[in-house]
Amino acid sequence: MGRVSNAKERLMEAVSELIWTGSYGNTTIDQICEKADVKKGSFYYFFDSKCDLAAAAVETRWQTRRPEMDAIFSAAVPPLERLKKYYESNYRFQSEMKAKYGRVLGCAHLALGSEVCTHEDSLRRKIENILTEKRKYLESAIRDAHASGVIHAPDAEAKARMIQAYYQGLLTQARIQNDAKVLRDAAQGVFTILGVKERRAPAAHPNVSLQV
Amino acid sequence: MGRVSNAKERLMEAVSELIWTGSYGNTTIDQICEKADVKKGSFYYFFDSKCDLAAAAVETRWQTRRPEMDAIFSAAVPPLERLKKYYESNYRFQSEMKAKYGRVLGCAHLALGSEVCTHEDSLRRKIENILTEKRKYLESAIRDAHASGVIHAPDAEAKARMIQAYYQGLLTQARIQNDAKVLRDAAQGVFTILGVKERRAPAAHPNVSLQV
DNA sequence: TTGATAGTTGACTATTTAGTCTAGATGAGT
DNA sequence: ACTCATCTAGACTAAATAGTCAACTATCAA
Repeated sequence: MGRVSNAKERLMEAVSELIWTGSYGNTTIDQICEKADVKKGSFYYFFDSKCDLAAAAVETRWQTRRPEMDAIFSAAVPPLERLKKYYESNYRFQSEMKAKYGRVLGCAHLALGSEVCTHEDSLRRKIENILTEKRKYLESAIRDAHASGVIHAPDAEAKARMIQAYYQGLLTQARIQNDAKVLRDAAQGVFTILGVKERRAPAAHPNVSLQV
Repeated sequence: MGRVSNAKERLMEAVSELIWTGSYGNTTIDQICEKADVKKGSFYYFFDSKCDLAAAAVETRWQTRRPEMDAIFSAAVPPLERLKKYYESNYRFQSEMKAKYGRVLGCAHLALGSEVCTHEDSLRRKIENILTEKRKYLESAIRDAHASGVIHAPDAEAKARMIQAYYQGLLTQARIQNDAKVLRDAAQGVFTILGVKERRAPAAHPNVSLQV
């Protein structure tokens, strides 16, 4: 009952884009409201503060992305294939963002987390949790790969931490350098870290030609 | 001739600490002035803006740190030993920062670069250059290690990029998680990436016992 | 000693920003 | 058609913030 609205969703959309294409500290509530076409009064009707909104937006975004992650990391797909698809799709995505915004944006969670972790502990915790959840996908793929004998990785968690750190580093570099090519060979780097042995020439995929 | 002052240096010191322990966007000129005990008028006597000051501070800090890097990466030291010392000293340093500020601060360049790269291109460029210079130390050590046969790394630059990305990822994670232990086994991870073969038990170093 | 140079001071303005408040609009259920 | 919960509008305040300015002070070098 009562009036209906999607202003809340518009605000979350707006703040996500503003933080990602800019930064948390550089984003003002007025900007968010303008971008979302929502008046100040409505903002404070839904949220207590910028931090509160950002936390909600981050959470919502992550829940939205989850099915995509579940698909990529489906247990029906051979484990190393999952990883390959994951890094390839990310590379495509970052290239698209560059085309759309003129900037390679990297990982929103990581950039935001690094910026706000020293003040805004609620946001920090939320992001830490999401990064942990993300790592579980990697960990599970590594465990399966180990079980099937294509890699030797008795400590899947440690390996997952390694490749997550590596890829996060790449994403940050890509953002700073504004260059998606940094991410092009991520899968190969990850495979090196995992000590993937068999190096048969991969079949040519038609979608690889998209690379910028 | 004329009046002498170290206000410029105090301002650079202050902004470095404020950005590192907080963030660029969260740091105001008033705060910087107060911390440096410098009045607004003097601030604008020396610098045009916060961005201008930050760029100067970043540059100065890096030049100050250079001798330390040169010592750690001295050609007189066996190449893998250089890397080990580097990551160990960083681990110690981050642990000290945690003790001092209550926070693991990670890499100042990286955090700042990631935050400002979309809007403050002069700062972005400066940081990109410094990160490239840092990588050269790694690259040179890797090249030497390859030449001496302790690793196989014909493409030293690519390997340097890999281990830099990996370590940058760790630093960001350590910052977000506020936990220096993330960095404890960095050298081992780097050696895994480099494919270091010989794994003889290392001699116990007295300074290793410092670990938190 | 003096004058030119380098640096300092703090009050001042103009904006931007976060956050509040109240009156009103809208629509789902009855 | 009524009602009430939900949402909106936008003017308002108070504070924070960036940036300016002109008068002042200290120091060096001649």
